Amino acid sequence: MLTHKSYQDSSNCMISAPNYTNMTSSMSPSMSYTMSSMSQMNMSGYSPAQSFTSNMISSTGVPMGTSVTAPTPTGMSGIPGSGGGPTGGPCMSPAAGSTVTPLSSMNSLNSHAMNGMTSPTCMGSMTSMNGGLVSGREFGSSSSSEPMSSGANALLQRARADKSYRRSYTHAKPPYSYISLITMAIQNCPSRMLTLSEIYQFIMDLFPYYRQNQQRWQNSIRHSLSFNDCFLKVPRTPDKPGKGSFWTLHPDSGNMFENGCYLRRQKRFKCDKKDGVRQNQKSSNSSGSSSGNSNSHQSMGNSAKNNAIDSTHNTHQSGGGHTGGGGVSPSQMNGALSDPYSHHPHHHHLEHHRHVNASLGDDCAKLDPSAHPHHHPSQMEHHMHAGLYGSGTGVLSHHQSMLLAGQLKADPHYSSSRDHPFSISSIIASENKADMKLYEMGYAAYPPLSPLAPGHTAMANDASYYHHSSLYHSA
DNA sequence: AGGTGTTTACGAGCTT
DNA sequence: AAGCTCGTAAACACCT
Ligand SMILES: [Mg+2]
Repeated sequence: MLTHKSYQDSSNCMISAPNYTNMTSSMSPSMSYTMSSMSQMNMSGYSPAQSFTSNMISSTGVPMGTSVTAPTPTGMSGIPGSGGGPTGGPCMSPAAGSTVTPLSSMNSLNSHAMNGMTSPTCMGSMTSMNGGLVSGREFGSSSSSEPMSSGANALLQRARADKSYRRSYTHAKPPYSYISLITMAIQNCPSRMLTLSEIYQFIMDLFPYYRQNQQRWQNSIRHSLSFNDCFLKVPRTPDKPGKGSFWTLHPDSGNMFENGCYLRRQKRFKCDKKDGVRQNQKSSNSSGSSSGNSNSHQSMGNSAKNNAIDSTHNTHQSGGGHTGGGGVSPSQMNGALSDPYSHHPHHHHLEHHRHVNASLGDDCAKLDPSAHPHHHPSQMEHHMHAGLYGSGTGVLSHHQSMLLAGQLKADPHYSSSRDHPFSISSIIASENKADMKLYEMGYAAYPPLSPLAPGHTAMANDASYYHHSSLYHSA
């Protein structure tokens, strides 16, 4: 069962002891993305290479329970300071070597937005730097991990010894946007629905960096969930008491990271729900499309509601209307997202889904819990975490496996994810693997919380680095 | 009271 | 320069 490990936020107390609360169960999963120490690089911009390797994923596709954790480069700054300046810090990049990157799942529908880009160029680039060592991830991941030639071995050792490497990267900010992280969490869950706290947990388990300053990033996560149309709230059923609702991905969101950039999507998924009506009402149709256009930046100027158009027209984040509530029903989710056998969603999911919930609130659609006979959220909770977390054993139960597998296949989000190199599941799986190794090598032993300077809560914003990296832009 | 969700506002950095 | 996406901070409304 899911162990909710509690990581105390040590934001302030750096020095003292580690607070990783339970060491016993210590297995926490974590991914290791690569870390290239780009510290010094200047990304002037180029970074041509594309090193990523796409596939690494083994066949499994299913992240199984192993647990691992991903180190983040830490070095110093860890958490973004408040307003701080640009500073920078270490960064890691997913992708590079053979490892992975999360998310993906392609979905048919989104073809639109992409103009021709096909390959994820985004990532990779950092290779060049790091002197010889290739991309960071090398160590663990190299595909052939184990048997390395002596030469390679030597190299590796050298690398490890290398200060830059050695620096603990464990707590640097992972190169994924919150949207990416949330997506990863949700996709990793068989039921494809997670509560807020489970999302938090997933992130902390995977990335030590986020065991700190929880308040800060958690607020951002909440903001992301509410603000982005790609995340939908699924209310709990009565029989399933509990704290908040469940969160899931909008069926039409497709693979938002197709281009391989996990820090910045090319286009943000916007549900055009009929804006005009926002409120509740069904109405309409609109069918729109998902991508659409959107222009909404945050902030609405003021005027309250203008007319209908809303959501799309203003600048800066705007939300819109009111809440209203609503949510998507689990059943629908199944249909659209995961239901394995029964209806298969061809491409109409779009509409299909849309109607159903007529009650859209702000998001395009919200699912309503009522329907859905089998599969209540409650049950889902059980299944959750089958992937990464879950059984301490690391082994999924038959049931879980089935579930997971079924979902992977059926879910449009996933449909091809299994084989797709960038699929989230793939990524997670691979990352885990890689990490495991690191772990074993003693590499990743990040002591929980590296001591940051007392009082210094972070100054630099690692993000700045990412921005320069290919992770940030696409082609 | 504390966890959840929504919404505004702004700033940073990238893309057009 | 304008437009976007993303990260933060914060004020609030609601529940539990
Ligand atoms: Mg939302």
